[in-house]
Order: sequence, then C-alpha cells, then structure tokens
Amino acid sequence: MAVRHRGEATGSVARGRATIKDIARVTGVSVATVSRALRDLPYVAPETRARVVEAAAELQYEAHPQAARLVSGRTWTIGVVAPQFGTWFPFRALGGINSVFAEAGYDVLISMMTAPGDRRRFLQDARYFCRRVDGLVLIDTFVSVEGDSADAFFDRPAVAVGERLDGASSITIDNRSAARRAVGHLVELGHARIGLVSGPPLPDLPTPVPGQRRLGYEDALRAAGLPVDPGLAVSGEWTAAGGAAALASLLDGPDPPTAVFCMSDEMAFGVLRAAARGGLTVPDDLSVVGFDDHDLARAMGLTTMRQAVDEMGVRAAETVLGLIDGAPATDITRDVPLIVRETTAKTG
Amino acid sequence: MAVRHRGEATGSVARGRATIKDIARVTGVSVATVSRALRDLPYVAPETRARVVEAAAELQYEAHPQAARLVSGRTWTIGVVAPQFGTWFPFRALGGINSVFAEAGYDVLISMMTAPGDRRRFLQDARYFCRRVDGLVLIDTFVSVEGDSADAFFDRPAVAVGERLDGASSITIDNRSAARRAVGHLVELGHARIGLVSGPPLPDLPTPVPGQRRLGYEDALRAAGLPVDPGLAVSGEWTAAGGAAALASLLDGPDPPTAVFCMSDEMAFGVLRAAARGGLTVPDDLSVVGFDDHDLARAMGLTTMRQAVDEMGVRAAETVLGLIDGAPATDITRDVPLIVRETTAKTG
DNA sequence: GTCCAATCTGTAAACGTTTGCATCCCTGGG
DNA sequence: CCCAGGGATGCAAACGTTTACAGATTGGAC
Repeated sequence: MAVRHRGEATGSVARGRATIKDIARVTGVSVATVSRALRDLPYVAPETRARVVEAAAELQYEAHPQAARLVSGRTWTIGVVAPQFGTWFPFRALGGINSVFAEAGYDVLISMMTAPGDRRRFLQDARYFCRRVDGLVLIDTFVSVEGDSADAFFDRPAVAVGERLDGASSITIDNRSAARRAVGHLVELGHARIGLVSGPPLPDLPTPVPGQRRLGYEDALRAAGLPVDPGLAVSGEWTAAGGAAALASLLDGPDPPTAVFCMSDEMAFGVLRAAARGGLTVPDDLSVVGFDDHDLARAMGLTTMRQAVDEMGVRAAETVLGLIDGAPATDITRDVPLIVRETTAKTG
Repeated sequence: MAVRHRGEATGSVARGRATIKDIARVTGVSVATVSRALRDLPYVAPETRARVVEAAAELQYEAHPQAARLVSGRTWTIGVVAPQFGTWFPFRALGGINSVFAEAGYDVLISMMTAPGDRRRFLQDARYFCRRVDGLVLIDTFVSVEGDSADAFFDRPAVAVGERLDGASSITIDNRSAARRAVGHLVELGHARIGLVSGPPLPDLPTPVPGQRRLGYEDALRAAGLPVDPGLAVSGEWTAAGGAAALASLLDGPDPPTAVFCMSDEMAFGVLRAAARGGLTVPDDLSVVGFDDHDLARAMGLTTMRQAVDEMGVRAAETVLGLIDGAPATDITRDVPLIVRETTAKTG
C-alpha cells in the first residue's frame, strides 16, 4: 500500500500567499468580480478589470489550482499512460503529446504500467488515476476492459495510440500493410529468402502488433509466389540485443536469408551489428529493413518504415482536446512510408 | 495566451459518484470517522473501520483528490521539468524518477521547457507549475534564477540532476574527471593524436557540461605530455548526425587522429558510422570512446563512460522524498565507470 | 468510588475558488 | 415619464475533503 499519513510537518515553509480575497479587499470589489476579471470573463467593466489585474500583480497573486478544480470539476490535466517509459516508442510519443497540451494550457500527468501485462494492478490504479484528469492518452497499453468499453470504464475521453481500443478513439497504423510493403521492397530487389526478425510472440504481451506484421510479411511472400519458411522467422526481445541474437540464429540455419525484415529499428541495429561481426557486409551480403524510423535510423543509413511517432502523439493529443470539446470519436490510421536508405540492395 | 473559459459543457457524462458523506450515511458514522478510517489513521475502532471499508467498496467509492489537496495543502504530485523530452538523457531519467514516485504514491507531472534556453518563458511558467506540486526534479535545466536561489524561487524542495543548482540538492557526475579518464584510456592504449567530438559550445546552451569535459580531455593530454592541438577538437549537435559531421571534418585535416573521444554516445554512433563509410575499421584504424552508456551502446560494442541515468533519476526522486520529509539538502556525485568494449584498441 | 488517561467519535470550520441568482444602475425606446 | 433590458457587480452556496476541538466512553490505578 502506498498510503501515507498526510499530517506530517514538512520541511518547506510556505511564504504568505495572496488569495483573490486579498485582491478583493485591496480593490474594493467582491471576490466574484475578481474571479471573473482574472479569467477574462464578460461582464466586467474594463476599468475594474484593469484595477484587479494591477492589484493581482502588485500582490504577486498566484492562482491556487486545486481550489478551482474542486468546484469547476475540470482538472486541466491530461493523463498519459504507457507500459513503461523506458522504450523509444512511448517516450517519443510523449514529446509530441506534451507539446500540444502545454500549448493548450493543460498539465500532463504520466502513469506507467508497473509491469507489462500486469493488468490487474493497472486497472485498479487506473480508476484512481482517471479522477485526476480530464482526458487520457493510452500509449501501447493494450488493455481491454472486459465488459466495459474504454469510455465507460474510464469515464473520460480517451485516445489510444498504436492500438485500437473498444470505446476509445485511436491513432494507429496498418501494421499488416506496412509490413507487406517492407517485405515487398525486398522482393522487388530480387530477394527470395527473406528472414523475419520478430518481437516477442503473443503470449508475452497482449498486443496484436507482431502478429499483424507477421501476416504482412507472409502476404508479401505469397504475393510474390515465394514459400513461407517457418525456419526463417525468429523472435526475440524488442531490443538491439534481441535483434543480434535473432540474426545469429538465422545465420546458423542451413540456408541463411539474403535479407531480413525487422519489426523494430532497435532490433535492426542489433542485426546490423551482428552482421558486421559475422563478416557480412550490408547491403552487399545482407539487406536489412527496419520499422519505426528511430532517431538513429537516419544516421545509421537504415532502410525502414517511417512511423512518425511524435506526430502520432500530436494527433492523439489534438484528438483528446477535440473529444473534451464534444467532438465525436474518431479512428485515424496513419500512413507508414517506406524510407529507402543504404541497408538494402539488389541481390548479387 | 492559453486561457480558456472554463464553463463549457463537455461531452462526457459523469456517473453518480459516492462521497465520504454517502459512506457516512450508510454506515451511520460521521464523515470525520470515515475520513480517518479510510486513511488508516489511529483512533478508529477496528470494527468501525471494517464497516467503513466495506461500505466504501460497496458504493464503489473513489476519493476525490482535488478536495483533499485543497485543505491539506499537499498535492501528492511531483513536477519533473526537462529542456525537451526528445533526447535520450531526460527521457531515461524520467523512467527512474517515475518508478520511485509511483511506488511512494505520488503523481508525476511533466513540464517541458518550450525551447532550450527560453529562460524567460520558463521562469514565468515555473511559478505557476510549482503551485501544483510538492517537489521538483529539474533535469538538465540549467536555469539560474538571478538573485533568488532555487529553493526560494520555487518554494518547494527541488533536486537537479545533471547540474548543480544554487539552493537545490543535486545528483551530478564529475564531468571533468570522467572525461580525463576516458581520454586517459586512449592514452594508455598508445594513442598520441586524440580527437575531441564535442557538443555545441557554451553560447548555445547555458550548460557547463561540454566545457568541463573539454577540460578533462585537455587534462589527460597534458598529464601524458601530449600537445593540445585545437585543430583536433570539433563541435556539433548532440546527435549521431552531429558526430558524423564532426568526424568527417576531423578526417579532412592534415594529420587525422587515431582515436576520438565523443561527448555523447549518440555522437559516437555517428562517428562509428562515418568511419565505416570512410573506409576506416574500428578499432584497428580508429579508436572511439563515447559518453553515457546509451541503451544501444552495449549492442554496438561501444567503449564508453557509464552514466547510469535511470539510477540517477531514482536517486533524485528519493532525494526529493527525503527533502519533503525534512531531510537536509544533499549533493550527490556519482561515479562514472569506464566500460571497455570493442571500439578501442592499441595503436598499430 | 474517584480520577485520569487513553481511545473513540462527532461537530463544524476551514481550504480558495467558481457560479447561480439577485440587485443595482444606466440607457434608450415608447 | 415609464419601463424594458442589459451591463456590472455582489451575495452566498456550493465543491469534497481534512482537522482542531470537544464530548463520550472505557479501563485501570489509586
């Protein structure tokens, strides 16, 4: 239990604070008028407003948000929940999300799912978390609330990024089609044995993403009349280390691939590194295509599928703002362009 | 101006909420007793507490944080401010910070400085931001508040990570000594011409970090009796692209270095890439040492100075918690061990 | 049996805003 | 001259808790 007794003395000493009451006394108007003047509401005489504003500055008045929140019911805060703020995707999205809300005058509260897949604790915490926010952005959360749809459960406008969630708006990509195009690119270059470096399989994480991308991979092979060899698909952690290990096991096989499609750029970086250590030259001996357009992908010359995560964050934030203003729910599917760089080439 | 009128109707419909008053009515005790029972305060009969807890569960009671905050004065929220949540360092720290506060029952509010160096706007916003939090973590913020020390300005316990701030606690590293050891490692390997790939010079960002690291670099050279050649020091963006550009200019010179010390791993990645494109083999033709121990450094085999950023975040968070409980301010300087991997070797 | 302290509970006053309603004043149209 | 209407303001009731204080009840020590 994270409950603490609230009464303890604190080390900090609060300096005397001015309240709207003080401003009212100084200017000789009522607190109601002060409140209205400070918020630019109509029905305040310009001259009165000026006096109030001046007095507020004079007294170094700083609004007390908690009080306003209590009565108005709005918290002017948005919650962002992500499985863990340690991986590239949610972090990058957070940047975009934050910029929009900051501009709109909202605070951003973050909540991390303690452990990926710890759904019970998440749902328990989520209930309380919601109370403090006007809206929610769910990044890669993949919670489905049995019975309840998301909006009923959270009782707040919510938008999911990277997933589709029942009862919430969403910003997603078509993972299957993107994967198909990534692998299609390799096919066009003449590759016939194309490996798949996949993220962890379903049971570990309740996300449909790896499954969809795998389907896209198979789609592309079938479309080209190529066989789908299960021996060419390996999975591992969503990290560079995972990618390196995956490639090692691929190269161990009897008939190694001439190209690989990686489900994330971080895995691709590991693949690149493992290839170099194994004496393979990229792209001459091995073509590699990643997924994400990670910050380092450009510098690495990695061919990849661009998932503009920060923009997805921006769109998600804008959608939340819209929902708060009463706009209907929407599902946005974003394009995922292929960015050809230097890790893919025609087969020799 | 980010001021909005608060009165607008929202799209969401609040479901009927139970308050402690309802619980009081149902159980037949007073609200005071309910409040005490729910918070595990002493002087509540066990049987009463049980009834209250049961009723709360029955009514699906969810506490209303705003109200509690108003009267108790504590917000149970911590503010984290960073220059921009787009770079690796603050992001990584955020992970550690968040985990500690989540465990301790605090919310984490984030605030991004809109533009690096936009001090005026930051200070203006900061005042209001403070009011909503019980404590602050300042990541790489490098604000100095003229006249006021940080604790007086914020009027809240504050700890800085990555910098030392007047009037705040801090979690820092000794940048000069770390750089000296990094370059010392290269010296020990027999390198005599050692390049420096530096972050942007001072005027761009009010941080002493690049300056300190440069001093450490020079220390190491002088200690080894090597000349300090200004032509061997180039600076660029803190990114892989910046690193790549820096190396290119270094290789352009009349007498290129056999080793380089990079002020960040991301720059080092760019250097690695540029070296490969330039036909240089690492570490045979060029030794490279980075700084940070970025997530990808291990997978890249990069020799680097380990700055365990997530742990720094953890320590920072713990320090804030301590300050809130009245502990005295502290300045922690963390070790920065050299991690030797595969990008450094003896000169041929 | 008295008294004191400790335990338990209730009453009511905060906390600093927002907001519905009432009031007052002024202007202009009839 | 009267009245309608709207602008400007004030009054006071919320909002949902926490907490100082005061009672009430016990149990044990004298």
